[in-house]
Amino acid sequence: MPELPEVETIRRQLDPELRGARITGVEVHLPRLVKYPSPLSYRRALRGKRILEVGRRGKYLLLRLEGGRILVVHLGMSGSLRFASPGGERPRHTHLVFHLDDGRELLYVDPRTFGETALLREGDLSPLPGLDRLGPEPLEAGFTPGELARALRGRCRVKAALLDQSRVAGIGNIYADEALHRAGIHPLRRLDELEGEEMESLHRAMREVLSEALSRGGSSVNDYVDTRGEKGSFQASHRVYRRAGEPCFRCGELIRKVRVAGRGTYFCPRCQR
DNA sequence: ATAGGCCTGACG
DNA sequence: CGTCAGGCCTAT
Repeated sequence: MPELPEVETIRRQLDPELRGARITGVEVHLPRLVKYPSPLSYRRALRGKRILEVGRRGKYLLLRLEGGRILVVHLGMSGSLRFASPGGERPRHTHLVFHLDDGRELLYVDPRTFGETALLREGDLSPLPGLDRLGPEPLEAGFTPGELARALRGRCRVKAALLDQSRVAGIGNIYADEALHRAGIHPLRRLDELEGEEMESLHRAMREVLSEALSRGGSSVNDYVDTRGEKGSFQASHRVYRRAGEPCFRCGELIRKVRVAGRGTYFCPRCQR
């Protein structure tokens, strides 16, 4: 389940490999993954374009192309990008193939097909509302505790708010739970009852957990692998995620699991209030 | 604000 | 077999 640290790991691997490469053709084997424009226009417009750089916003990979277009790739739950050689064996669930002018192929592989791709014009992200309405980047310097407080206004539960990409970009189920545990905040707390001190604590916790995860190549819980097919190692440092019934590393209380906003939510009932 | 749907693989 | 996993969109 690629979240910000996993997607950023992939971006860092892709950028030096793709910078300057030209797309010579695209195979679309699962057309419904192409959200905009039509799969045919998508293929036609991509052919011959040079990739200038690989960026990221939230969980979206943004391949900036010559001519002012952006090739957007979202990996969903189980998507991965892999380089391959022509004629080689392709993994099961290879839905998109980008042919590059140096002979390599970039494969989009996604068993659960929750991912998506689109070709947008710079300055008009509206065909992908999720990208268009993304909240601030939590690891950027401008993301201060005040920014977080602005993003977390309202009265919904803090866990649900952290998962809302229009509030803060890039946080998914793993890092929401891990950040709340580090901040000592119960996932069911309502935003309007968070103290300023708690907001600062959450801000620090979010940035710490995201940057530590990034430095460890992300978390591989089920199927996440980077572009080299390698797993991250941050799952070994998870303090609550998928640890229901196991003792809290901080206080020894057993980690509990509840359902918040439809998602499995792990927390320590003693450390998190 | 919440529930359902998309989808496959893993698991009991 | 049924259930769970969950990012994100849509409908209620």
